[in-house]
Amino acid sequence: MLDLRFIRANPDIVRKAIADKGEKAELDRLLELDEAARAIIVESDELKRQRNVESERIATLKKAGEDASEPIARMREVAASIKEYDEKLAAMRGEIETLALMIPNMPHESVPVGADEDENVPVREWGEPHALSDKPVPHWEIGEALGILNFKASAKIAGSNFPVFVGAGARLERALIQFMLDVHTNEHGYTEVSPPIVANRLAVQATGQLPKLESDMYHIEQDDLFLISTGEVPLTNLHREEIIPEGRLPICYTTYTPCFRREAGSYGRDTRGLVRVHQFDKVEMMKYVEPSTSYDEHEALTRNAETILQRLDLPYRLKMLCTGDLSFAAAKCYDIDIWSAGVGKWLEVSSCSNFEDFQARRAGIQYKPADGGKPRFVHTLNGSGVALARTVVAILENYQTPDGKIAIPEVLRPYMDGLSQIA
RNA sequence: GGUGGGGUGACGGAGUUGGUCGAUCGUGACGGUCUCGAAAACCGUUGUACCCUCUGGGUACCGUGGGUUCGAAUCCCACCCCCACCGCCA
Repeated sequence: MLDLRFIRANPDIVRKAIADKGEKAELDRLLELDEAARAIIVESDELKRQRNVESERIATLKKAGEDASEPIARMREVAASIKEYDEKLAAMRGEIETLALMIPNMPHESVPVGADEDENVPVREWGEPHALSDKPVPHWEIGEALGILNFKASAKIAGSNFPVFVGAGARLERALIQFMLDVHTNEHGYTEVSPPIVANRLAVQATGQLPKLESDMYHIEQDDLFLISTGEVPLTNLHREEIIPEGRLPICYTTYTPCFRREAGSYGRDTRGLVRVHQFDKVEMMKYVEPSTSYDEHEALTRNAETILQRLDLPYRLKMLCTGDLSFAAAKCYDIDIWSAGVGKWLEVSSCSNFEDFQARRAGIQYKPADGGKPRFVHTLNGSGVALARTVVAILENYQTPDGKIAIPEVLRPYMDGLSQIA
């Protein structure tokens, strides 16, 4: 959420940002309501002031044993007006809050203006597609042939597009998780967290998935809880409504969690195999930082994600998202895609974003400056480090051999009892 | 799920026969005295948000939301969370 005062003072800048991001928000209605609400505050504050003064007088009169029925009768009417104003104000504030939550974050000045993903800007590439096989077989074919992926069984358990990993496939999944967590904790300085994978409404609202993406989330009605769509949700809410001493910043967390996405409305698009699924594993990185450092930290976090892919020797490309492809809450974002030889497509496996203080304001995450100044909002950043299902796709398709086997990336072998290939 | 206890300012902890309570006190933090310096001691300062006709004035906030009242941290109702014990269970 943006600072309402900022919106009030810079409506045109905000309007442009909304347009650049391709979002819809009722900015004019918001500004109108904001002004009307402030007019009501003036009225009701004045009445409350009168009430306070008179109440004190009534107390004095009563103590002196004098008659106070006249001011009491008068204040009875004032109290009724106050109630009216307050009810009107509460309704307006509710609407203001709703509208303000629909205003997206401002893109950073370094972000190119563009309509959609076609206008994203390539930043760098790394690695070459492997040439282990001339004609790579799509991962769903080789995966089923080797008995490590079972796409039919999921229908019996939950429905389509919930992948089932079996045997060496499950082991590969577990090895990847452990490898990534080890690199981030041992080499990149992140603290590992194992959080709940459900979150309440307030928590999901803080990170920005709600209210906009409610239809994309699994919801447990009985307890009004949501299955998390990303580890970002628990990690960002770890310090909700807290004031952190500046000396503790930056705080860096990493976590492995399953991620759940309904993918409403995306049927028919990339739906084969593991490319677009309702549940996938992900190792997430997250930082709470002092604002002036956030763009440097953003670069570092992105490099942390790249390190994983380099160690796995998976070719990737990194691009900066243009305004139109930037998510609702982000100010700047790099996406990392890996090459799927079997599908013949680049697949997004990491999205590294700087949210500046957008999430922090929603979540009430502040820091106390070392110089003793007033608490300020931290900047939050996060990135996948990296998403598992699509990484498995890339491994199965990049590491397959001409005789239909899968070589295990070197760095994963220690996590798989030295296994060098899946046959 | 049941019973009991509790949620107050950065923290600890008062205050519940409604009326100078935004809230005693202690700790911490900040400034000062003292000191070569530090500690100790002593003195002082120290919540947040919002509004306005803004070197000032005002309003709100004692878990959350309602209610009673001229007036509520204090009374009533609902909900949430925490702690303890019981039940159930991995």
